[in-house]
Amino acid sequence: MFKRTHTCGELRSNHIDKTVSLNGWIHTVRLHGQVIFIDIRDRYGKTQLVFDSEDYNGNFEQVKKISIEDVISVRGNVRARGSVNPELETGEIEVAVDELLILNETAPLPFMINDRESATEDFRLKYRYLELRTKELQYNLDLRHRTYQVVRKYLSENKFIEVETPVLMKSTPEGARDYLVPSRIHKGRFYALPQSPQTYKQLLMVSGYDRYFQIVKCFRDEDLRADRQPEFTQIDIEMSFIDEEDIISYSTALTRKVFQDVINVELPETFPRITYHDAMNTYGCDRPDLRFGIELKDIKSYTDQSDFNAFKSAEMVKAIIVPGGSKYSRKIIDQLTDYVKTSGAKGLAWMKVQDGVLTGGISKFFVDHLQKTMMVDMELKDGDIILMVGDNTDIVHASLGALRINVAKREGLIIKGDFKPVWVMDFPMFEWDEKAHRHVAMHHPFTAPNPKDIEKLNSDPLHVLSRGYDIVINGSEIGGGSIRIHDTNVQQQVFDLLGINKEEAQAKFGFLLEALTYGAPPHGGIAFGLDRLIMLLADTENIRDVIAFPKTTSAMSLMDNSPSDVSDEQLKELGIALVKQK
RNA sequence: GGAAUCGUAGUUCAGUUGGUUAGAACGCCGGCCUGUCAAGCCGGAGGUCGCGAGUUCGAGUCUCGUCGGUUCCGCCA
Repeated sequence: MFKRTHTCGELRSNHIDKTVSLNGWIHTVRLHGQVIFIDIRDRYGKTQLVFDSEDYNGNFEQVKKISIEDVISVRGNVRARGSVNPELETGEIEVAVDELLILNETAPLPFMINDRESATEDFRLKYRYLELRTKELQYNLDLRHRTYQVVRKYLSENKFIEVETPVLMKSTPEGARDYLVPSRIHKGRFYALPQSPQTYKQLLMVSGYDRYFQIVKCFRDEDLRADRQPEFTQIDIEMSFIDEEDIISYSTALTRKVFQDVINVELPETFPRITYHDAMNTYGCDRPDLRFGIELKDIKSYTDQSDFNAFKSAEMVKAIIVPGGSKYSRKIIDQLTDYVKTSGAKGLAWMKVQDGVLTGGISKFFVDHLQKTMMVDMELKDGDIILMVGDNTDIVHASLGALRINVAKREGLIIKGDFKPVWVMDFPMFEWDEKAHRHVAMHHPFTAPNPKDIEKLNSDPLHVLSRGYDIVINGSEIGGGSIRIHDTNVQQQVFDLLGINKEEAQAKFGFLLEALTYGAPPHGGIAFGLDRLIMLLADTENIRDVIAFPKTTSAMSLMDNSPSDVSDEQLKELGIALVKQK
């Protein structure tokens, strides 16, 4: 091997007449009989090599045999090109090769490296190390790398200290399913992989590390989505002697810094805030996409006056108005109807606005003066379509919340490169779980209740607001956190409400409860979903595009075929017996 | 746990109401070619139609099951 003097993206016209060595992969071969052009590639770029049979002293027949993705090492002279290639950063020059070494000849490739679309995803995942040679993934991983650096630099400069917490920890009730790790030394007992380092970071506050952060892997054994992997990365932050405003101001500044330094986008100095209540009512969703309008409107007062009886018994009736939607054909409306049905809606009612009147769909159930009132109140315009769902609150919000995003995409209302951050505040502390028949924490059991609501903890727990906050950008929840409970008694009260009795609380969280008795400072924090943040920076809808070795929707790694069977000896050593599945 | 959708040369896809020898492009192999840059031109090889049953004289095509990919609902404190 000739040790490289330059990378494949480095050479410019000021290098002309220099003798250089390059190492890399064959990107393309253009064979013209007596002259051969080869683009050599590494992660820095591409450079054209030329082999001329009249000048090349080596074995020209060997050069002819070179094929795409072979690894080579060359030495030669930089010279100006006859015709410049403006597509290439190194397009002003080429390297006339004197010596060639083929370092590794590639086997026939399962798919084409220069085109990510040339193979289906399962194939690319099986050969992920090849897909990682593509420009897009190399760019995305570079974004990710630069984000780590910006985060570490910003937080370090602000006196945050990076502390590693255990990956083998105690399994906790509540929240996501844990990934369990059997203990060999203590047969029959298990560690869990952290869903987040939540308890550890709170203990670090008790220990006096008043500004902590960590870029840390977290694990949740739940079903996957386009933006969810079983193992993912958080930027975990916790601070002492602070309130919500401190966390929000540092987090806003950190987010702005990342967007500025990584993709050169300037976000507003402060991010707008919305309450959970308003977000649900206006957008049907606790992570609203504010890049477009199409707000949910409560229309129950109108439908109750109409002759359309299907909505009379509905708990809630809401509508979205799509400008220009009156062009929708029966077929498109059917598609939208099927779409809202996936969120539990029984159907999708509609009316079009044409020539100043409501027409089609269920419009015949609305008498003239009612139509006029609606036109004025809702500021309806010719060309609009009203899409309506009546059902219980959850279904109305879920279905119309999803539909507004669907139609916004359909209508091209989402502008590329537009970022609309928002803080969502004032979450309820608890939700009622119908199946389990008990209260569950909306955020997590360590979230502090709003002091104003503290007396309602016993009388009216579902109306207690928490001191939690989420940061949302473009409909993606990229972070969330809270001010924590730092008082043992309040913590015990919350556990009671969650149906975790004293014994269980002691067994599961005794260490934390006890720690809170030894001088626990007021504290709070936030965790950013790093992968989702990178998705925004990389402008991709899929989390697999920002993770080097991701898993499939069924949590498999197609590359190494995990999870896989283990030997009987391994199981025996752990004291584990498998139950035969039928 | 549920729903939708996809699975055909190495790869991406086409394949008619079920009917003769399953096609194309790219890649691969061989040949020609001294200025290309997705090089070009000529030729060739390459298929258990995911897997398993069933219906039928006959299945890539229809039915059922199963495995795998993707997306969504449930789930994700």
